[in-house]
Amino acid sequence: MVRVRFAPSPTGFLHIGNARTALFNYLFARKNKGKFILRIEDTDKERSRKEYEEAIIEDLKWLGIEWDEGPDIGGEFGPYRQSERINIYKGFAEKLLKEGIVYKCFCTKEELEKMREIAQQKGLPPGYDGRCRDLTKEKINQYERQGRDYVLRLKVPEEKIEINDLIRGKVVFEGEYLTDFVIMKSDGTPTFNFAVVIDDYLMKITHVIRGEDHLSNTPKHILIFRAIGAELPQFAHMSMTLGPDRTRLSKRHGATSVRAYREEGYLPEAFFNYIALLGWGTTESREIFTKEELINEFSIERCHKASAVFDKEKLLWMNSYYIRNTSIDRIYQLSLPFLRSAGLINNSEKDEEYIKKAIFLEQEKIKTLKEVPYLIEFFLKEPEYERENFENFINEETKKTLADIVQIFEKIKDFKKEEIENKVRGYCKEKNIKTSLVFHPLRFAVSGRTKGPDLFGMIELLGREKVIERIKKLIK
RNA sequence: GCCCCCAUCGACUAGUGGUCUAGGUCACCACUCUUUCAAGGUGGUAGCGCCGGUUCGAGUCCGGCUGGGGGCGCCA
Repeated sequence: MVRVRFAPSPTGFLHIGNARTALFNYLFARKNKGKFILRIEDTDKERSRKEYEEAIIEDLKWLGIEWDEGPDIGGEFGPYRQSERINIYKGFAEKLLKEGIVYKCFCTKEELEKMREIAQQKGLPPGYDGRCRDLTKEKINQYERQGRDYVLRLKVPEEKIEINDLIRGKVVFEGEYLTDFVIMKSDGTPTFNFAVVIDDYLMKITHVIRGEDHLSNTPKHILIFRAIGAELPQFAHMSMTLGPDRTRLSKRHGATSVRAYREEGYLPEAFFNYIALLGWGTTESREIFTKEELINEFSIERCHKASAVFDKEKLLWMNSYYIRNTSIDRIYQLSLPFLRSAGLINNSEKDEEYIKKAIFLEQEKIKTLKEVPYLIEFFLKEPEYERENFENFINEETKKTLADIVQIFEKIKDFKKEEIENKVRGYCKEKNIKTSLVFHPLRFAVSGRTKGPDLFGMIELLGREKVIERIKKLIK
C-alpha cells in the first residue's frame, strides 16, 4: 500500500512551491490508490504558529487537496503534529544513545564556529570534527555536573551513500563530506532531520516525495533509517519552482502564497491545473486537465529534473480560460466575497438573477474574480462617467442623436436586445449616420465607459427605465 | 570554499539515435471577425548553451567547459 505525506512547517502561509509538493504527493497517492497524510512539522517553537497551521489546512482544502490522515482528522498513526510527538523522538534517541550509535556533544557555539572555519580552510564543507565522540565517562559526568548543555550527534561512518531516486536516478554522495550531525537539540527537541525519519518510519511512509532542496539531506536520513533498523522508503526529489529571474521563488517576486492568489480571485481548479504543469507534462503536451484527469495521467517518472519558472501570465490565462468555461452559477458563488467587499451586494437576493445575467455578459472578459465588481458595477450603481472621454461622446451633435434614441426606446414594445438593435440600426440607416457614431455615444451614456459587453444585451439587462433615465440625465 | 542536482523558443513543455527543415501552450506580432473591449479564427517571430567524442547518422549516448539551482546550522 502506497503511503505518502506532505509535511509543512507552520511558519507562514502555504507557499506555491510547497503547494506543488503537496499536489504531486496527492496525485501520486490517488493514482496508486494509496494514502495521503498531512503532518505538521512544528518543532521550531520560535517560528511555528497555530494560525499558520490553520491557514495551511484551509488553503489545501481550497485547492481541493484532501488527506486521509492528519492533525485535524486523526488517523491510525497519530499524532500528526510533531510538537505532540516529542516523547517518541526522545525514546528513539535514548535507545540510540544506549546502543552507542549516538553520543553527547558538549561543544559550545564558539567551538563549533571555529571548527567550521578550519574545515573550510581544508577544502571541506563546514562540519563537526567529532571531538566529543570518544569522551570518557568521567568527562561526560563532569560536564553534566557542571550543568553544561549537550546535543546528541549521530556517529557518521565514512562510507559512500547511494540514493536511487525515482526522478533523478542514482545519486552518489562520497563519505568524507558528511560529519556527525545533531539529532537532538539541547532543549530536548529533535532536529528536523531526525523527526522526519522517525515519523516517516512510524507512519509507514513508502514514498518520500519532496523538493530537490532536500536531496542533500537524504544521506543523513538514510543513515538515521539504518540506525533505527528501518527499511528505506523510495525517494523522489522534485525540481524547484523559481521566480522569473531563475532564483528560488520568494517574497521579492511578489505574491508567493496560495492565499494571495486566492484573494486575487483565482479559481482553485485553475491554480491546481497550472501548478501541476510545472515540471511535469504529458506526451501530447496537453494543458487543460480536470483533477480526475490529472490523477489518471500522473506519473512520477514524467517529472522533470530541471526546475521550472512560475509564470504568472500563463496562470492568468489559464484562470480566464477556466472562468470562461465555468457555469455562471459557480462564477457567481465564487464572486460573492468580492462583490460583498466592494459593497455591491447588500440589497438581498432579488439581485441574484440580475447579477448573474450581468456576469454572463462580462464572462469572456473576466480574468480574475477580483475584476467582477468593477466589470458589473454600472449595472448596479449609477455610472461614473470617464472624464477623458466625455466630450468625445457627449456633445451637441450626439445629444440630438441620443434624444432621438430615447424616443425610439420609449416606443419599443418588447424591450429585448434583438428588437433594440433592429430599431437603432434602422434609425442609423434612416438618418444616414454611421452606426459607430450612434453606438459609441450610446454605450458611453448608458455605462459611462468606452469598453464593455455587448451593447444591446447590456441595454436589455439594464431595462428601459434605467437606460432612458441615464440618457436623459446626460443630455439635459 | 566544498558537495549534490540541472540545461530544447522569453516562459511551461513534447521529444528517449534516423519519421526533427524540432511539435504544442502562454506571452509577443500581423491579419481576420466585430458596435467597443474581450473571446474566437488564420498566420508569424523565436529554441536544442559551448567544445570534443561515440556512430553511417546525435536535441537524443559519453566526457569536459560554461551557466543556473540547491545543500553544507542546536532552521525546516
